[in-house]
Parts: sequence; structure tokens; C-alpha cells
Amino acid sequence: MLGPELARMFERIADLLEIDGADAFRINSYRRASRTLKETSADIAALAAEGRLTELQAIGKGTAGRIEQFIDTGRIDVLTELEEKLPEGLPALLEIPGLGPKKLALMHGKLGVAGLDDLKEVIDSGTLAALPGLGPTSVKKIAEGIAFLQRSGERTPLGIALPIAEMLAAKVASLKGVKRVEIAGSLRRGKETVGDIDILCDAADGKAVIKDFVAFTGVKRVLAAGATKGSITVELPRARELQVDLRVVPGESFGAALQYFTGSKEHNVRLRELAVRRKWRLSEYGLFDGEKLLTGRREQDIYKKLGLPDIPPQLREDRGEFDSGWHGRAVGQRSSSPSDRGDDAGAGITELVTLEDIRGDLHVHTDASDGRFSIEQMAQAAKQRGYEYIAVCDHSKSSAIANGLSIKRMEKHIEAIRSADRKLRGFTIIVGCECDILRDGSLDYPDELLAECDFVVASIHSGMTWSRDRRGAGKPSPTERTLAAMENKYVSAIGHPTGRLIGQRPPMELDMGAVVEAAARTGTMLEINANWQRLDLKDLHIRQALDAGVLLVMATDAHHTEQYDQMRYGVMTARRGGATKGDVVNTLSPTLLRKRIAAKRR
DNA sequence: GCCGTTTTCGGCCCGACTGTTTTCAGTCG
Repeated sequence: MLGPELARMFERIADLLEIDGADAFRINSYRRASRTLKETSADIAALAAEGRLTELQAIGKGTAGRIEQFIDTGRIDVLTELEEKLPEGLPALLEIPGLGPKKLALMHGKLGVAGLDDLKEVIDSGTLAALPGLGPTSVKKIAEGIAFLQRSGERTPLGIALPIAEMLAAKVASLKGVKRVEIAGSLRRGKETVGDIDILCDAADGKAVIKDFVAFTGVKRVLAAGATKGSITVELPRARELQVDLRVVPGESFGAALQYFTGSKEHNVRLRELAVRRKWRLSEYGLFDGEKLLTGRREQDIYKKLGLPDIPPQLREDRGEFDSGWHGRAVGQRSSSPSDRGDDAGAGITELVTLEDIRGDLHVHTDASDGRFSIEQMAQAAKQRGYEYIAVCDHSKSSAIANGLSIKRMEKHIEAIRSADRKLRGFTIIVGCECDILRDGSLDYPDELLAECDFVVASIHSGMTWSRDRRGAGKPSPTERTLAAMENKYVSAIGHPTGRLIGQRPPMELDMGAVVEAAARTGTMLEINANWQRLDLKDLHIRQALDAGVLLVMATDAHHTEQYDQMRYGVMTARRGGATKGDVVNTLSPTLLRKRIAAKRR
């Protein structure tokens, strides 16, 4: 993958330049270019061949030249030179909290520190504390930073962090004098994983609130406890710890603080630039004209004052949310020419799909395969939460581990679903199945059986680690298998298209450009699997699918009635991808939904 | 190194905290 590989190289150039003491703006340019390369769905090689690389955001003459050099020669001179100059283990040390590029350069220059082992050695021997500008406290902080890094490890999935944050936020809200509490940070933006939890509250006596906060049961460690900020860690499985920050802010700047601490950093930078352009200043205390506070109490007023729509938190990533026509344009591409711009800046940006829009769950399992509950129990539970329909999609015969249904059992199961549907008033149970896409690209059930189902989700559960050179030689790739499945007129949707499990299993090598093109052409929908371990499609792929005009299915893949709750993670992810109500098929009434599903079969 | 209703040079976000400082640099979010 060219984009991600180049992104990593540019990030490394930036890290090394930083340690080398280069100009901060030049470093930042490499970081921004790296981000574009990582996120764009554009074909880098094709753009390079046509000499159009500079059409990408943050790619100018310089970085375009380096990309071309990499394509031509497999290396980038700037990077090679930096790597010859500086030890390879140095950039990794930038991860350590409390240790930045300046100190790192100093300890490399004066003490020859080249990696983590060297660093630990100079800490223990006391030579580090003797460096100018570094005292015993700094050294202690660095040592603690190393320890924290090892405890906190990787990022925490949304589905783990959000319930913890909500529990803590509720406890903060119950404290004396607390008027308002909000969860901010990447959690509010619905990012699939988060680094920490940020909570904001409005209270008069910050010191008292923080004092109670750091004394909550379940607090593993107290990192800071001041008058406006408290910082703790809570314990996670596998001896990991998650940091939680609580900030107490006054009511008149609550909106500004909420905006600021929600981020993302990149979004905030752009927002402040807009303020500066109007000769104003934006900070976590408010929007100012000189000393005069223009607004700060309500977040939406800040956006309004800056001439922007109320940009939903999930879109605040500087991925085009400031442009008009932000929707329907590939991430990383420059905005349309000024003459194309209408006065409808951001129209539709505030109309993203919501949890309330979802009228049913289109991928649930029962005890016929590997679910916990019966058809009736799954339906009742869905009805109780206000849904109007579910699609029962149990596993097909090849998913032996999941107790997949043989053709005979499936025929009986179809009857059972129809019977349950007839008995339940005011609720629709759709006959579906989750049909395996086999290793040869064929489907696990014959067309005659698929035709009996009203909704067919086709998924890959085997042969995910296909690789071109070894075991997969001569066999169809995951992309080819997915494309083949979509050609079948009975396949309504592709389930968890990339097969990833966040933090556990990487996505399959899938040519998403080819998949969304075929989905649009064949009228096949793509699933947003809302299970927080999957979130598949992910945000950027959703964006790509929408750009191609593909319709989405939102589903929890619930194996248990409690897992219906996970729909909200899917909604957050869909919103991050820019999906509106009209982009998601299960916002339709049962009648319209059936029509929409049936459309492909005609 | 990028970029332009500030347009080919001269800008590039803002404030808090902290430690080692006697006026501020480094780091963080």
C-alpha cells in the first residue's frame, strides 16, 4: 500500500527533523503531508504518473518530488540522510511523556543516547540529571513517563472507554455544586479507539470537585489534583491503565472549553486560523476581539460567529468539514475551485444520521446458530427498544464453529422465522442469512435457498490472510471474492467488509476502491458493523462508499439482546463518515425497506 | 515545506504548566 507506506516515511522524516532541530513549520509540513497520504483514498501512483500530486492537500512541490522519488527509486534521499545522521531508535523515544525533541537531541549529543536502553542507563547512573536544563525532577518525570507508556500500552477501544466515561461523568454530576458535565475529547468525536478520557464540568469550587474526583472508588493512580484539573488512571484488563482527566471550567467559557477539549487538534488549528483571519482570537476561554469576549458559553455560538454551521463533533478532524461541498468529495483532495463554491457552505453537515433514525437492526443471530436467544426473544427485545424490524441472519453451513445451518436446517429455520413474524403484531421479522463467501469466491448456499431469504448478508469468515505470494497463490483474493459475491443478485449486503478486529486482527487486503465501485454498480449495500470490536466499514471507508453512491446498512451483528446497545457505536462511526439518514437503509419504514432490498433482484 | 479574499513573500494556533529559570525554554493538549 503506497499511501500508508509513504505516510510512515514522512512521519519519520518529521520526527528526525524535529530531533535535528529543524524549522518547526517545515516539520509540520511533513506531518500534514503524512496525514493526507494516510487518509486519502486517491490513487497516489496514478496521480504521480499524471504529475497531479500537488492537487492533494498539503502536498506541494517539495513533498510531491519526494513521493515521485520513492516511486522511481524506492527511497527518499532526505530520509536516508537523516537516518545516517541519527540513530534509528531515537524517534521512538518521542513517545515518552515529558520527553520532547530538544531534550532528546541534548542527551543524544552530550551522552550518546541512541535508544531506550541507553536512556534507562543514564537515568540510573545519574548522568542525565547533570545535563544543563535537566534537574532531578525532569529526570523523574521521564522515568515515570517510560513506566506509564508500558502500562498504558495501546489505545483503548471506544466500546470499553465510553461506558467507563459515562459512569465517571455521572458520578461527577452527582457531586455538590456541579452544574453541568460533558464528555469531550476523541470519545465525543466517536473515534474507534481513544488515548484517554476527557471530562469537563461546570462548578464554582473546582478544588472540592477535583478532591472528590481523585478519591472515587476504582481510581488506580492519581496523576494530578489541582484547582482546575484532576488526572487519574483506572484499571483495564491485562494490567493496563487508562488515563482520565477532569477539568473544571466556569460557565461563561464552558462552550469554548468544550469545543477546545473536544478537538481534534487539527480541527482546532483550522478554527483558530479562521478566527485570526477576522482579527479575533480563539482559546479555551472564548472567542475574543482584543480583550472583549465575543462568545464562550455555548459551543454552537462559536461556530456560528465564525460563519460556520454547528459542525458535529464526529466530523471535527480537518477532513474537509470547513469546505463547502465537504460531502461527496474524497478525503485529502483539495476543495473545489472558488467559482464552484455556492453560498451553501456546509449544507447538510448538521444532518447526519442519528440513533433515533434507526428503525431496525439488519444483522442479528439466534440460538439456531451461535446466538444466545430464540427468534422470538431477539424480536421482543428489539420491539421493546422501539425498533420496527430485525433481520435474522444466522450463519450458513460452512461456519461450523458458529454452528452454521445446513441447507435442511436453514429451510426449517426460514419457516420458523416466518411463523414467528406472523405471531408478532406491529413488528417485522425479516428472513435473512449471513452467507459465507467461500475461499473460491462462491457462496455457501445455492441460489434457490438464497431466493427464499428476503435479506442476504454475504461475509468472509475464512481465508482472510490470503497473500499473493504464498498460500493464496492461484486462489482468488478477498477483493475478488467480495466482488464475485456482489455479482449475485440475491446478495443484499456485504457484512463486515474488511474483517478486521480492532487491536486484534488486521483488515483483509481489500481494494476498497474496487469494492465500492462494484457495490454502486450492482446495487449491493455495504454493512457498517456496529460491534465496537469491528466498526467495519470504518469512517474513511464509509466516506469512500458515500462518494461512490453506495447505500449503507447499519447492524450490530448481535448474538445477545444486550448487544443491540452497540448500535450507537455504529451510528458514531457512520457520522464520522458523513452518513445522513438517507444513506442508511434501516432508517426506512418496513415497507420501503422491503422495496429497497428487492430492487437488486429485479 | 505549504500556501494565498493577507497571493509569490512572509506568514504559519493558543495557552497552561513546569522546572530550572533571574526572564524563559520545553512540553503538552
